[in-house]
Amino acid sequence: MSARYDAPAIEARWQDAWDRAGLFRAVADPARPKCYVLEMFPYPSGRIHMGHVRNYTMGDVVARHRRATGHAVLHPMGWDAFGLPAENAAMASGGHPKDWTLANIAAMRDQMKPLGFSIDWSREFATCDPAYYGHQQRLFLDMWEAGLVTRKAAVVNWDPVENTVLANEQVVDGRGWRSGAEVERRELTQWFFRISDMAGELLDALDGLEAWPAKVRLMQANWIGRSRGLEMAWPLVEPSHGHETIPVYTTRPDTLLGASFVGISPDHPLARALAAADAGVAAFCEEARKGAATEEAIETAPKLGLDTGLRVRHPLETGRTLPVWIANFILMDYGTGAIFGCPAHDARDLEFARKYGLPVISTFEAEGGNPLPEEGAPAFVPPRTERVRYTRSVAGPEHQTGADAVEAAIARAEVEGWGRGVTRYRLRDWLLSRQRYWGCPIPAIHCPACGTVPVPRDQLPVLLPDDVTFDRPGNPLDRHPTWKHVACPRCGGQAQRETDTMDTFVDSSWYFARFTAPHASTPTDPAEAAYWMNVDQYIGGIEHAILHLLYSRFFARAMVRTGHLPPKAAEPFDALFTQGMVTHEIYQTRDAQGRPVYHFPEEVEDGRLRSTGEAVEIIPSAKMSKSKKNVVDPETIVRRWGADTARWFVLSDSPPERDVEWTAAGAEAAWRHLARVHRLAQEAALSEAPAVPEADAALERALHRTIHEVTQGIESFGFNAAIARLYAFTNLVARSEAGAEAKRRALRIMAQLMAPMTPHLAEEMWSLLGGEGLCAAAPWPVADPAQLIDDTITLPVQVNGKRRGEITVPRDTGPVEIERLAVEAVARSLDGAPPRKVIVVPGRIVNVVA
RNA sequence: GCGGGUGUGGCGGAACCGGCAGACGCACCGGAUUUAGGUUCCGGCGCCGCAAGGCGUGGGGGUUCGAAUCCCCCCACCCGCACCA
Repeated sequence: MSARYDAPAIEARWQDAWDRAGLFRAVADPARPKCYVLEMFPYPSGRIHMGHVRNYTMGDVVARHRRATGHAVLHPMGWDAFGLPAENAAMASGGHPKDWTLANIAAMRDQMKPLGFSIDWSREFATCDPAYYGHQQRLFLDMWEAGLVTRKAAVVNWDPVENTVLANEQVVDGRGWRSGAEVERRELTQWFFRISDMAGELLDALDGLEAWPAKVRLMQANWIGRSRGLEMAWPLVEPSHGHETIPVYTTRPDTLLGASFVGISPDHPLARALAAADAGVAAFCEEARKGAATEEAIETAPKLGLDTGLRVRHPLETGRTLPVWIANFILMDYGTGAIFGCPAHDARDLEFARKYGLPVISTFEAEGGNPLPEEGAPAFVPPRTERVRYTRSVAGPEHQTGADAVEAAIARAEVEGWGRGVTRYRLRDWLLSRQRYWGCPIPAIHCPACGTVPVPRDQLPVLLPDDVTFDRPGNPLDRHPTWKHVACPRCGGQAQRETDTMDTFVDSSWYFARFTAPHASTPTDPAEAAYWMNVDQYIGGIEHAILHLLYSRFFARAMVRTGHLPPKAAEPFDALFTQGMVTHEIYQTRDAQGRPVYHFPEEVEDGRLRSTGEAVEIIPSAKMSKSKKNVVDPETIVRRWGADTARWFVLSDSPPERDVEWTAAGAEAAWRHLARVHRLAQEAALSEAPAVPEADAALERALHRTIHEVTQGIESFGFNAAIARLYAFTNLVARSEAGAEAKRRALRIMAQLMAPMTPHLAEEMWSLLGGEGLCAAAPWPVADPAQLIDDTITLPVQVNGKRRGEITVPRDTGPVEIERLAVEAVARSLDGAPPRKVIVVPGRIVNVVA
């Protein structure tokens, strides 16, 4: 008598067995290849969601497969535990961020463990552990010493209600995301990591990251934004407020003879000097700055300009002078904050020139000619790789590409001494100060006598004080009665601690390194880091394509320079995979005012509300969101169907990089399949059916093909395809006439193939079918190449590319014989005429050309 | 605006290097068994057509013996960046 598939019982039993065997503890073993599998660690919001389940299941598939192929595997888990939500919760309900965070971590760990991930929990840590952030402070000091940290004035987003700076992403339409207050742009002295010093290096190294998605590499490249151009000074006819020239940066020095004005940013030092001296200029600059506040509106914002009355002399056409304008579309923090305007070859300059009646002068045209901007056509801006004809050339031949002309112009400028070629980057330094409590304190002390000095290393960690209140806005560290008052470590005089804490992106920029030696008394342990680094497979969401991954790349380089990581870890993630989201239908009805009312999936049956029978509107494939109520809770799913069903389903329906839609029917189908496999295993375990040579051999051949295909699927992140092969093989086993021994063997090996996805069921089958020890510890099955080749093959036969028949022949049949059989097989479609040509693709197909 | 991606049955998707389009799953339809089951098992299922056959991978063109796959043009949707000189 066979027992039904009782997933909860099976899963608890095997999780316990793995624990006792200590199977997932990562142990460095120089005799074996290592594999470091990492999924982006979670923020402890309080509950795990299906996105976590999918992310960690993918990592677990890789980790379990690599373990089975003989690797020493490191597969850790931790918590990205600092951040604003904890403070918000404290403000809303009066608790302490630490208590809130630790309770959330405990709750999430409890939800995660029943999923059966092969994680080395002995390495778990949270970034809010003093042990972790203390080492982070140490890294900060080392980086400071190495010149990778700086303090400088910067324009930041200041929320006047909350009394803190906000990150750019926390500013929505120019307002604080929570307070709703209009954000001010304030210039404050802040801490920065000097990531822009590494811009070129970080860009060039992208080429080596072959196992990263091209999309992510491209996004990073665009973000870093390298440009090649010319820096040159435009001499003022009359010096003004101490300025004798206006330095300008341009990527199009080849259009210099088309210049018709020089523009400066409202924040340019010269503009500020002029504004200080003239109320009209000051008013204009004020107005121009305001327009730039909301980023989306920039597109439609009109170009505004003010003629300063100043004039500059053209460096090549010295008889010509150009007006100097202050213009709202010129950014102070790119280039020199000043441009020369060439309206014929720049859409923005043209719009500006037409509005203020400035000249438009073409310097090149298409080789076949083109409508001229000076006659009302749009600005002519062809790709730089396109050859054009220069009518007013700075340097080089008449016909050349824009790129060549730029280089020629730079070369001329350098020879003649009126400019120099420069490479610039869009990437700016990483502002790491936050006027927040729940973050890693910046280990610095401000002394009136000695300036800003580091906290001595033997005084680390600088601990967050526990006795803080959140009843008022602003930074509790700043208003704490005693915490910030300390003696200067240099002169012993009265001094103040830095009360800013670090951006939480710092915490997540080196956790992967800490996992290699989570209990070490230094940030990393050289031997452990040398063994485990790099991360062989990193898995996470595309939303981190730029910030987290770029910061981590910077940090790894910084840690190499400061001796905390070996040189090979400069690029810490060898392979990156970005997985898609888990989506779900949204069910909505309308209230009396026509506003949408959302309903949880469990409130809906057959398109109607269970409670009232009202029909619901269904919106397909939306990202799971609590506010839309289109969520399913992993804990509920696991309790109802089991972890294996949840794991199987999130991998089965879509390729891992794409979104997968969670449906109740799909989950049920997954469960049904696993129950069927379980039933087959039980039947095979008890069966005494005698061997059937032909059927046994056929099953064995299919088994080897399945081993081959599933292995390939797993190794290439084709988890959905691997699962499809396992479905097909299950159907085949169920129908097979093979004897009991052959079926037991087939199902035992199938259990191993399923184990990365459904480890508990695999373990249960393994033990039912006489497997030795634990399935999770068994070596991965290897397909016998001889079994992958059939003795006879079936070739489709086409006539003019359309399938018209097939022939089955011994594998070694010669082409002449195949041709004869093929023509015979499709004779009916040839109407008796002899074929004009026959193409035989060995082992694949035959095409008869009629 | 610039850059990138995607488009295959009613649905999710498969198809290696240009070689049988639609694997596998869902939904649906039929049959068997059980008929109190989260049943189970067998079969069918791209479209048109009684059939023979024809048509079919967003649309149009091309290369090829042969195209979902390569090339050109177009359409739709999604993502990233966005006054970066």
